[in-house]
Amino acid sequence: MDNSQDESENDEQELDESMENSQDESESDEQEEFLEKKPLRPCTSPEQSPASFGQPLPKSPIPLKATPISAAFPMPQHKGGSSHDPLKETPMSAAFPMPGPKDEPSDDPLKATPISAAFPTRRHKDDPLKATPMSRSFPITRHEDESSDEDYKPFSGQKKSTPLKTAKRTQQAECSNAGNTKRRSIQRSLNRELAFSSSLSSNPNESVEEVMIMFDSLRRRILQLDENEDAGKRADLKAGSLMMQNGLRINNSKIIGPVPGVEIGDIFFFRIEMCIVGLHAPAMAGIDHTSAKHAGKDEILAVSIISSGGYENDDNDTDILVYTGQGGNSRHKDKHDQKLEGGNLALMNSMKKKNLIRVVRSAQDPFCNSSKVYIYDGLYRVEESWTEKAKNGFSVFKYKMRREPGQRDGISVWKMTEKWKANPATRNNVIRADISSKAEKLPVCLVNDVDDQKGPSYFNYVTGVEHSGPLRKTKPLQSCKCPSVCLPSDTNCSCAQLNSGYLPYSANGVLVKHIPMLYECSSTCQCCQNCRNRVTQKGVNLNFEVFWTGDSGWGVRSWDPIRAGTFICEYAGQIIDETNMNMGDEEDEYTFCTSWHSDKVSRWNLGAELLEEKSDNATTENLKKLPVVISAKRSGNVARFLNHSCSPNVLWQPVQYDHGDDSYPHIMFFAMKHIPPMTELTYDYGTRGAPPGIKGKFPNACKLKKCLCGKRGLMH
DNA sequence: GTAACTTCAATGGC
DNA sequence: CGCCATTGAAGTTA
Repeated sequence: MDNSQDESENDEQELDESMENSQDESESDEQEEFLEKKPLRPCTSPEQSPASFGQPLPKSPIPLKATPISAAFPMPQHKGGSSHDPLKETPMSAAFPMPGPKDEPSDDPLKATPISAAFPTRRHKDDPLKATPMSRSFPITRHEDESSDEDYKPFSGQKKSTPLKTAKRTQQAECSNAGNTKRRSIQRSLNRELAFSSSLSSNPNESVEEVMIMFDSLRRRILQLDENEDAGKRADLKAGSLMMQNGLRINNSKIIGPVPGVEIGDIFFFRIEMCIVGLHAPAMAGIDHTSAKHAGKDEILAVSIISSGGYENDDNDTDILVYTGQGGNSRHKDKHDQKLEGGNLALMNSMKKKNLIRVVRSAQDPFCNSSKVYIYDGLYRVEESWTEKAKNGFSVFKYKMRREPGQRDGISVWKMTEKWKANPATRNNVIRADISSKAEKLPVCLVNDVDDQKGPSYFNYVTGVEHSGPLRKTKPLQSCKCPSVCLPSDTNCSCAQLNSGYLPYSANGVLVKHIPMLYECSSTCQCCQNCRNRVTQKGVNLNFEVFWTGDSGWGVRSWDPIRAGTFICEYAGQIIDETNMNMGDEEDEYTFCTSWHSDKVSRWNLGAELLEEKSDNATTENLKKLPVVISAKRSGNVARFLNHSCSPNVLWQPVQYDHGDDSYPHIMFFAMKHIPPMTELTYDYGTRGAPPGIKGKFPNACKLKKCLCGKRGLMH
C-alpha cells in the first residue's frame, strides 16, 4: 500500500481552545462506595506509571479557559499560516465552558451520581483519603504530571491508602449476585478515584486506544451484569454515559481536520465510540459542526459527517460521496422540506470556505445483521450542493464531497476485502489459496504483495493441539445440566459458576473479561452445541491471510473487521512439557510459552473493574505462569505466524473444555480492540518486560521473532 | 416496527 | 452578561 502522506498538508487545521472541565466536581455519588474501593491495579507494577496516563485535558483544577488545546496535543500538522484563519478569531464553542459533565450541576444526578447532589462539591477537601481525586487534593503534584511521564510515585502512596474497607466491600458484593442487581444498575458509577488517577496517556494514539478499550470493557461488562434483568438494553449508551460523566473522553472540542490518535481506516461499532474519541460528537445527528453561539450563524462550519449508507453512490469511485442533508424526516412529526440551518447550513458554509471535513462511512457488520460498522475514511471537501426531491416528495439538500488526495486508503480497503470475501479468486498475489487444505472452515490464503518470496517452509497444518504425553486428570470435566443452552439467568449452571458466576462470553460471542482460566462447556455438559459457552471449541471463523511483511517475516491479518473480544484462533501445535524443553528441544520462533502479560493486557479489563462493586482479584494479577509450552514448528495453524508487538491488538486467554488438567489449557487468541480489515494481528510475546523473578526458565523463549513496534500500518 | 435512549446547541428565565 | 434549567433536534440500537 502506498503510505499515506501524513495529514500534514491539510490546511486549516485548527484546534480550539480546550474546554476545560476541571476534573473535580461533585462526583460523590455514594460516599461509602468510594471508601470501599480497592485499587484495582497494582500500584507497584513496574511498567504502569499512572503519570503516563495523565489525562490530557483536565490537567489543572483551574478552568483553563485560555489554554489552547494545542498545548496538550502538540499538532505537527498545524500550519504556521493558519494564524490568519478566521477560525482563530472566532472562537468556537469549545473555548467556552460548555455544559461539561464536571462542574455541572445540571448533570442529572439521578443518572449516575445519586447521592452527590446532596453534597456540596468540595466536601472531601478536609479528608483527602476520602477518595478525593488526586487532582483536587494535590493540584501541584497533578501539575507535575503534565511535564513528566515517569514520576508517578507520589501517587502510589495515596492510591494504596484506599482499600480500607475492602473486606466489607467484598463481602457485600458477594451476596449481591442475584438480589442486588437492581440496585447496582441504578447506582452504577465508576470508581472515580481510579478513573482519575489512571487517566489518559498524553500520546494521542495511546489515549484513543485507552478510551476505546475502556469503553468496550465497560460495555461488555454492563451487558453481562444487566443481562438477566429487564435493564439489559443499550449497554453502549450506559457505558458511553459513564465515560462522558467521568471525563473519560478525548479531543473534546470541535477540531477541523484530523483528530489526534484516530487514523484513517479505524473502525467503530457504536456512534458513542466516535463521540468519546472526538471523531464525531453528536450522539445521533449525522453532521457535526462548530457552534454558532460566538461565531455567528454564518460562520458555523461542518467538522465531520457520518454517512449512513443510504445515498452513497455505489460505483467504485470511493473518492466521491454524495451526502444528503439532515432534517425533515422525523418519524415523530410531520415531514417537511429540509431547512438551511444547523448541519445543512454548516455544510454550505464549508463549501464556501473549502474547509476539510472528516467523513465516516458505514457498512453492514458481517457478523451481526442488525448492526453497523463505522469506518473513518479521512478528509473530504464539499464541491457542490443542490436540492432535490426525495422519494417522500419533500426537498432535501445534497452535497457532493470529494476525498482529499494523498491520504491512505480508507473505505477502499473495506471494499477490496468485501470483494475478496465474495470471490477469493479476485485477490492478487496469491501463492496458495488455502494453506489449511480445508482444515479450517474458511480458506487461509497465503499472499505476497511485496516481493517474490515464495512462502514459509513446510509445516503440517493442524487446527488444534496434540499432546505428546498423557495428561494428569487433576479434576473432572465440567458438566452442566442446562437444557438446550446455558443462560445467564440460570444460577445453577455449573459452568458459569466455574467462571466466577458469569458466562464468559456475551450473547454475540465476544469475550467479556480476560480471566485466569476460562471454562467452556464440555462434551459432558447437557447443553447443545449452540450454547454460547462454546466459542473457541468451534474453531476459527475469520477470513485470514498469511502475508509476507517484507522485513518481519510472515504475518497474519484478516479480511474481516474484528470487534474487540472476538475469538481469533487457537495456538495450535504440539504440546511440549517444560521439562522436555530443558532437554534439547530447542525453543524457536514457533514456540509458545505463557509469559507475564503485558500491561496492556491487564488494562483490558480496566473498564469492567472500575465499574465494579466487587474488587475482583481473580484477574490478571493472579495469573500464574503455566507449564504448557506449545511448539508449532512441525505442525500448527495461522497462530504460528502471529508476530510480536509491544502495541498488540490480540491477547491470549487460557481456555479449558476437553480435559481436566489446568496446567495445559488451550491457548486462545482474542481481539483486544476493534481491528480493521487488513491490519496485522499481533500479540505481546511478553516475558521481556516481566518483573524480575517471574520470567520463568526461558527468559528469551518467546522473544525470538522481531518486534514490529514502530512500524504500525503495513496496510493500515 | 417500535420504544427507549443520547448529546449538544439553543433558548428562556433569573 | 452569566448562570442555570429546559427544550428541541438529530438518529441508533435492540
